[in-house]
Amino acid sequence: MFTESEDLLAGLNHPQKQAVLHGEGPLLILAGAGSGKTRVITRRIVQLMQNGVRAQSILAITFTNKAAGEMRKRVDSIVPGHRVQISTFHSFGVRLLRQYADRLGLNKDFTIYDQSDRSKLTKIAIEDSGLNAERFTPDTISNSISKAKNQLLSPEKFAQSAKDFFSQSVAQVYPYYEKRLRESNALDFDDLLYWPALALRNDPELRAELDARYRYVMVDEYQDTNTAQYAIARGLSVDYPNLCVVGDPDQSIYKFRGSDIRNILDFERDFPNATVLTLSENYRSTKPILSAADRLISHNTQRKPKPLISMKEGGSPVTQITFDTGAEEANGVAKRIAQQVNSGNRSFRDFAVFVRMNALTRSLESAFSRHRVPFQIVKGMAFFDRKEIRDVLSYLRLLVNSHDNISFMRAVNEPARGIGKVSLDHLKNHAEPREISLLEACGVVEKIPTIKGKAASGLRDFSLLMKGLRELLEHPPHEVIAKTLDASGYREMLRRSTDPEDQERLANIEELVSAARQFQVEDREPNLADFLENISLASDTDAHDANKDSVSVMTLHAAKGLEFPVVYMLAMEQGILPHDRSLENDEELQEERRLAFVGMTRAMHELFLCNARMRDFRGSVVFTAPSMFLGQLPGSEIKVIEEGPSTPMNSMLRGPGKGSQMTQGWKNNQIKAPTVASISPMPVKDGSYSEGMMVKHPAYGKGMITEISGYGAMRRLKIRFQTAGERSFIADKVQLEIIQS
DNA sequence: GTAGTACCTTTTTTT
DNA sequence: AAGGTACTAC
Repeated sequence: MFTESEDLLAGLNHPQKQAVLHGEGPLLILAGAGSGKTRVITRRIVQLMQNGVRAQSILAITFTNKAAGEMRKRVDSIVPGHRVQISTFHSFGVRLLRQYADRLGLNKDFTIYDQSDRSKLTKIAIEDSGLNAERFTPDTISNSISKAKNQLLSPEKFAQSAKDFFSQSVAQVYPYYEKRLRESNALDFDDLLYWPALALRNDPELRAELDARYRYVMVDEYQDTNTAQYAIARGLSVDYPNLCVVGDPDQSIYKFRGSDIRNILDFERDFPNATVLTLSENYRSTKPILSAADRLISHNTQRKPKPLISMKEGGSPVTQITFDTGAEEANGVAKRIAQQVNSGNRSFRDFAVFVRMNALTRSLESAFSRHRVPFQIVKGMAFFDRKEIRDVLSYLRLLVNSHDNISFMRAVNEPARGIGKVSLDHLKNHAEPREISLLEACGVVEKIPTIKGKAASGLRDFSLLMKGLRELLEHPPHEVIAKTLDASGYREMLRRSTDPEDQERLANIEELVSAARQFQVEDREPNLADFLENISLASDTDAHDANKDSVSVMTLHAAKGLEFPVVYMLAMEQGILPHDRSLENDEELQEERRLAFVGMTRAMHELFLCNARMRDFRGSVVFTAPSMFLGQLPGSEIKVIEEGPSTPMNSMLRGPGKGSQMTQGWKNNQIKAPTVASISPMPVKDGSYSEGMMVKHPAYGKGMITEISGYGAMRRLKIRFQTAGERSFIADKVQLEIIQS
């Protein structure tokens, strides 16, 4: 045992060792970017176990499920078969709520509502409340409710504190929203924290029980916890105050969803006897990168200054490249990456491209295709947002939770069963006063005289369909899904459609079935409910595949916690980064600066900061000014490259020569101009396939690729076969022999 | 009840 | 640019 703990300290610096060896009592680890905090947490978990702490007494909270999985694996490689609980706050919350559902007055089969469910429900709640909501959108209101929950404000408390007109309007809606959630036996994302936090606060017995169960609690990315998460961590650390939090105030980037940087800044006030350790040695980035990032972040006024010490000597300077247009920026980056790979120094997987907004990834797609650069856009959840997937999921959710009225409304007439709005209104009018679910009401549709004809038989069919499918509930998820697709007629509807988009949809729902087939949970046979829960709690980054040899494209938010040898940050322009909506407010501006800081500190060897003089935005061309952050770097150390203007057309469009107006920001500069994007005659390519290519499929024989769409794991090929007609395939999965390009 | 069309907002970031 | 919503015609 002694030698093992020696090993645990191998290669660690002094504060890291102290952190690993820390036993009981509260501990705050201020870990600068790239200072090896994951390593420290992992080793500390192992160290605790080696000192006799039971694995079940340790709870580690990470920011994403992927991070949890990686940490679990790392601990497992040292202590195989350990039973340490490692999860996100949300997963932990769900687990707790399912376990203590009875005690909390919940039904354990609850559905987890996402943003879009939430806004549908809010719409209904607004109607319930009778609020004249012309002035506020459901999204604004539901955002406000979300914030209230993050601050653990119940509808009553929120109403008490509501002073202005907007808050008072929200206060009117909030109780109805809650009522509708309960009626559907659903919880929204915020509830997954809100309920556990309140349970810990209001149920002393339960709190003590959990506190004793989880004697050692560790929270990573503590700077991004919100009030509810804070309350959970706190509640678990009263009798056994062995709370270890790790974070970096300079990397707090989730204020918009309620995270409160004060949680980390005030840790020492909460736990006056806390040990505080600072990890300032950076093992990730070269000196020029770190000093640029350091200089930028030093412009934030509300911060505890802390040193960042690069342990890497040398390194090339940070490069700033200005392009003429957004399209040229995308092209230029793709070209540079292709060159760097071709010269043999790098693989595609060494590169990452960060953007402030998802919309900016679009131009990259075509540029990468054109330069034959393989890439993955890290937005895993996009797949589950597709109409057909949501449709099928609504069937599944309704199977697990028959009260889920939002899912009922979505599934009931898809495919069309002759059930229209009027009949559904009758159904609601029947169900609501009797306090039964819409699906239950559906089962007694004969008793509702106002519904007749096609609608009545359609509703009865639907009720019988769901009854039949319910029998299969405990079968493996992929079986239930396959049966659902058949029995509902959904698959048939798509199959019969002549719309080529529907063939794509068909491929997507088949993909869902195979995703379910591959789905496994650690120690037991998963059921449908597990599968759905997994989907609900997945994050964008969870889909990132670091082993795949492709360029990673993602938002700055998704980049948190990752590192890459070469990083390109795009659209460093006033109005984008910092974002337009932060310009008025200094606190938000500082958060934008932290966001830029997070992006820069992901880079190990090379960092490129890019901007364009104009860019397509929502249909029109917008003139931009360089990001103010570019002016806050150590100018003399930055290498500046000006690209373009490459065509006379561009310089004509560059507008007022002096540029004085261009520095004014974003909104005022919106003007219409002919789009300059040139249409490339090159075929669309993704690594190995291109449009027009002749291929051979093992089952369908010879055919020609007619269309390539999507990206990463979702890349699709449409192939017209000589005999089998046109079909869609997942590019990654399909076995094709290239006959001729 | 459905299909087709015009219009209009959207996202900044996400568990 | 695109997807959802509201409205209209069948």
